[in-house]
Amino acid sequence: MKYNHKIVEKKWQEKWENEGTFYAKDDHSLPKFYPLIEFPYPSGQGLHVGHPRSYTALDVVARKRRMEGYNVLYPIGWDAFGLPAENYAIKNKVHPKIITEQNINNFRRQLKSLGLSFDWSREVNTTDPDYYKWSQWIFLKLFENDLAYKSNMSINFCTSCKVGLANEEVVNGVCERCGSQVIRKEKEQWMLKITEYAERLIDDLDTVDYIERVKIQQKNWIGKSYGAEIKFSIVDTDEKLLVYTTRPDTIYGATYMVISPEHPMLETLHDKIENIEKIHDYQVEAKKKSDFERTELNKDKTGIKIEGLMAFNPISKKEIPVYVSDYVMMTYGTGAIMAVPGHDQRDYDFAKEFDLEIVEVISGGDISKEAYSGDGVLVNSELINGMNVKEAKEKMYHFLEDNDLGNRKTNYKLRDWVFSRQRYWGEPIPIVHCEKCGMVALDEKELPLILPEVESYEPTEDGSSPLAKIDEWVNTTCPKCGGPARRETDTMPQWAGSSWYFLRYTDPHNNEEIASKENLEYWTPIDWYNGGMEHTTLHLLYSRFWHKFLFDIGVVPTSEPYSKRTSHGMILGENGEKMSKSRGNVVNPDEIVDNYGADTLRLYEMFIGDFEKSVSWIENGVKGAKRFLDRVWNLSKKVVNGDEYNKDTEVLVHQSIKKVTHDYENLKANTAIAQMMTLVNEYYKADTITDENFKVLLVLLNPVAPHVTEELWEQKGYNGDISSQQWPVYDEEKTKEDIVELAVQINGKVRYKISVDRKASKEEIEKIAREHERLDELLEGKQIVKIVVIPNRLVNIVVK
RNA sequence: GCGGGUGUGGCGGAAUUGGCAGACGCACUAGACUUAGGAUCUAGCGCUUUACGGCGUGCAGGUUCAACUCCUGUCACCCGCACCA
Repeated sequence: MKYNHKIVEKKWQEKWENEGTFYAKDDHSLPKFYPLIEFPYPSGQGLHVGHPRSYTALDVVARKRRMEGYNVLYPIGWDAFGLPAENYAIKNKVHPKIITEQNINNFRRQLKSLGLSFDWSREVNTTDPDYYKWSQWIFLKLFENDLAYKSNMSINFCTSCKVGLANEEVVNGVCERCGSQVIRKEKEQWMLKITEYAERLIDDLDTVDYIERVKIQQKNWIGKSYGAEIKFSIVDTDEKLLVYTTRPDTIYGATYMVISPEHPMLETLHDKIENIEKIHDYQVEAKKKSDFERTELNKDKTGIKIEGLMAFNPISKKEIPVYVSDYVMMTYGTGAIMAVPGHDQRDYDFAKEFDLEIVEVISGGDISKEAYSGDGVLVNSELINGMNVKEAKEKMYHFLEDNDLGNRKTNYKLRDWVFSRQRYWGEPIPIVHCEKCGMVALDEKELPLILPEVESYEPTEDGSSPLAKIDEWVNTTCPKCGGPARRETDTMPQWAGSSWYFLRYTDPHNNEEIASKENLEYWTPIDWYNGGMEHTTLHLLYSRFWHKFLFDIGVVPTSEPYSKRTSHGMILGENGEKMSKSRGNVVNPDEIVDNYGADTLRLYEMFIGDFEKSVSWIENGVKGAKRFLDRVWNLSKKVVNGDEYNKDTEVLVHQSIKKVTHDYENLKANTAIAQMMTLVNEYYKADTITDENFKVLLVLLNPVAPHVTEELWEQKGYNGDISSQQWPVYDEEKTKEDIVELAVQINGKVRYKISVDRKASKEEIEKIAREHERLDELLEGKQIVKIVVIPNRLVNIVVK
């Protein structure tokens, strides 16, 4: 009988669904395992073949762990707020809720067709009021703890759509949707103080098992640096200009200063500045530039000298000029720098452009050609001459502190999280603005604050969210004083719902709290979280921040959400390019499931290559996967009764159990599958194989190809379901052959092979190697210098 | 520029962490079975040489009895960040 994947897969999927086979158990006395994949955004395009790659990889581990006796929670949900649904709504005048629901239904159908062992009873949906009630609740807690605040921010603003844009929506300096010019615009935005957690977000990376590149990327993103803040006075004023530098040792080389165009000093010393008109012009120009121009196009330094102001270098005691330039950013450090052209390339470029003095204070480079930032001996620096960079830094820190000229300072590149969007399809921010009381939080009992119906999803003229148009919703009363107040009309970004969803899975239907203490205690932290590298600096960092906050206020029992983090590579089209409609290289998982079956798709994606690397889709490879499953199917005809392994395959069976067991846990399903293929090839060579041989193959293969193995298990009349079997154990002794073949090398080149007992001593091995008939001929009268014997590996005869 | 990564047959990729390079699969070749096969089974398959052999993991050196693996230099490609003082 031929294997019919359509019938078999449907049969087992229905059985699993009806029986809740893979639901997590409430028995908290069992050892738990909580693997997690990043819940998908249910896009209109449906599932991408990339989704099943990581979902299957953890499904394999989840299924294996269940067979090892773990209580496994492998959940799934929908990250369903977001722009595509909103854009669709604007265009087609359909409520985003409706399109989102359709998309979710499609995704659910697709995922179920893959036979993933998700616990479907715990599905969460970020757009469900019962869910976002708790997103709003967390926001209130952040607000209560002074971690949420409103502030003026410069954002990307499309002059035509009149809407704030995320950086990703700005392509080559123009609006992604309409192609109009994008400018910077000041807007009040909600911010979350993630910077307050910068230190802990770095330090606690030492306590978790993340792949190294994730840790490094997070550390770089947070960007901790050690330096000093130093006060420079402005001559003939009371004003002090505070700068941040990581190189206080080079202060004698600071021959000018630069402040950013947004620096407040331009306002406070307005009257003293002789060329204030020209400086205003420059500020306007700088503001017009989008980020794109500021970085990609304009590497050349521009700027303008502030006439009428001179700064005083407190160490060299020299008066130095002050410039305005957009290469200094207001958002980092103090928005002002001491420029050391001899030892900083950016300052060097600027100095060349404006013909400023370049002084060498560290020897070792050639500052007539370029800035020198390496180590060396200090020169032209009275207090610290002759020291190296490290000594000079230490000395300067002390000197600055002792003379009240500055102090040590640690800085971070990380900036606070811009948390508001002027959009409809997001969680409403539960705050009201009262003229008397200011910003007032809604009472917890008022949650969820439901997203109201609107007539049109377009933003308003001034770039506010569509919610601003609904007067009867906006106008409300102040929870504090009862007077008239207006609701906040901004909504939360998509990152909100995804920052804590893994907590909800532990207790998804709880109406009293995020999740019960007991469930959180048992299930968290996540044992294994797999996701894309592109989420390393946003989602992963944001959710760690929220988790730490929830830990601080006693809501969750651990300070880190995820014990382990891995990352998968992308699946590219056959031509090696990213799959996209426009390139016409998209593979639809539905078609693969239909033509070849879910097991084939799963097997193929697990076999395709190194899990962490990108790989191209190859249709022929899919056929190869199918062929292997057919071979397993046909193998059942050779099975004879017997509850022991065939003698001639016993070693290979034990080796296979060992390799598959380890490889599954290390995301190396590709080599595990290769091993099972070898095993199947051997089974084919044997005249017959026993039930025991066949059973072990089925169980090992089950996590990757659950349907076909269940079916074969049943057809053979083996006890129970395969998914409730015990994971096989191997005997280390039995993974080794009694007689091993060793290569004999002469000067590192393999010349012949010998067979020896596995436990043979070095002396015995050497004796056998020397007795070989070809040795004399190969030596050609040369002398043996020494013989290296590595038992179970090889023999190397060194001759001269 | 900074950070991370990758270079192995025609292709995807293995290699127990210094010990027989190319497991396993794809493609290809030959044979078997078939009315038929884009099904199945069996065998072969790095390059080179008639052969013995020689060469071979981006390139050039080095360490070692032994290097895809370690060290130095160098080239190419990919990803992330990007004037962070």
